[in-house]
Amino acid sequence: MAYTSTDYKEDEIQMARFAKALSHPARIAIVKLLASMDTCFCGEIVEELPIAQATVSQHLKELKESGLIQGCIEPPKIRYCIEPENWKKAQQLFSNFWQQSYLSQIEK
Amino acid sequence: MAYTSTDYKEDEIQMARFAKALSHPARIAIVKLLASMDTCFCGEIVEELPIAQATVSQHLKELKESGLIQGCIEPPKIRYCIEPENWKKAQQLFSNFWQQSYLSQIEK
DNA sequence: CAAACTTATCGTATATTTGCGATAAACAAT
DNA sequence: ATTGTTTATCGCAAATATACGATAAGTTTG
Repeated sequence: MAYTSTDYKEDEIQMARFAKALSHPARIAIVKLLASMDTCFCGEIVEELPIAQATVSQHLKELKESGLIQGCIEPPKIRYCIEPENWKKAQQLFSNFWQQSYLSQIEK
Repeated sequence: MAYTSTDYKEDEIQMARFAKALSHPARIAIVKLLASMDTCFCGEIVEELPIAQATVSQHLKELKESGLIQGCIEPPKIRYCIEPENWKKAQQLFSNFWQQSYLSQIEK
C-alpha cells in the first residue's frame, strides 16, 4: 500500500483493509461458509467454489492476512475458522460506518 | 468482472461490489465526509484529501458506479451525496453478513 | 466573446489482482 | 521407503487499479 496514517486515519485504513478482503465474491462465499459451519477444511471450501484449488488457497491467504480468518494445522489438513477478535473489530467499524450517515438519524 | 451469477449468488456479487467500493481509504474518507455533511461539492472533498483532483474524481466515479453515492449538477459545481436506496441495501447486506457468524449467537 | 472556475476525461506509467497448471512441502498410511 | 492426501507456493499471463499532469467540457461572470 502506498498510503500511510499521515494521509488517512488509522480506522479508515483498517476498514479499507477489511473491505478489500471482502471485495471478491469468492472471499465472501468463503467467509460465509466459515461463519455458518463454525469451522471447515480447505478441501470442503474447494468443493463449494467454482474455482481451482490454487485460487482458493490464494483467497484464503488474503483473508488470513486481513485477519478475518485463521487456520490451524490438523495434519494432514488445515482447519479454517473466523478470527473472533478481528471479526468483532470489523463488525464494529462497519456498524459505526453505516450508522454515521444522516440517513440513520432520519430512520430513528 | 469475470464471474457471473452462475458462479456466485447475486447477493454475494452485490456485497462484493459494495465492499470493493469501500476498499480504499480515500473512498472511505469521501463517503464519511458525505455521510457527515449531508452533501458537499467535489471541491471540498479535494481539499480534505491528500491526493490530486484527478484522482479524487476517479474515486468519485467508482463510488457512483457502485451506487453508494450520487452527484447532481448545480452549475458550475457538482453536489455529491449518499444514494439512500443503495445505502440501505448495503447496510442490510453487511449487517446480515456480520450477524450470520456463530459468534453473534454466542454474544446473545 | 473572453476569462475564470469547476469537474471530468485522456494518456500514461506503475503496481496489484486474479486465475491457473505445475510443482513442492508436509504428513499419513501402507 | 514408497505412495497417497492435503494444502501452499511458483511462475506466468491477462486484467484492473492507482495516481498524476495535461487538457477538455460545461457554466458563470466580466
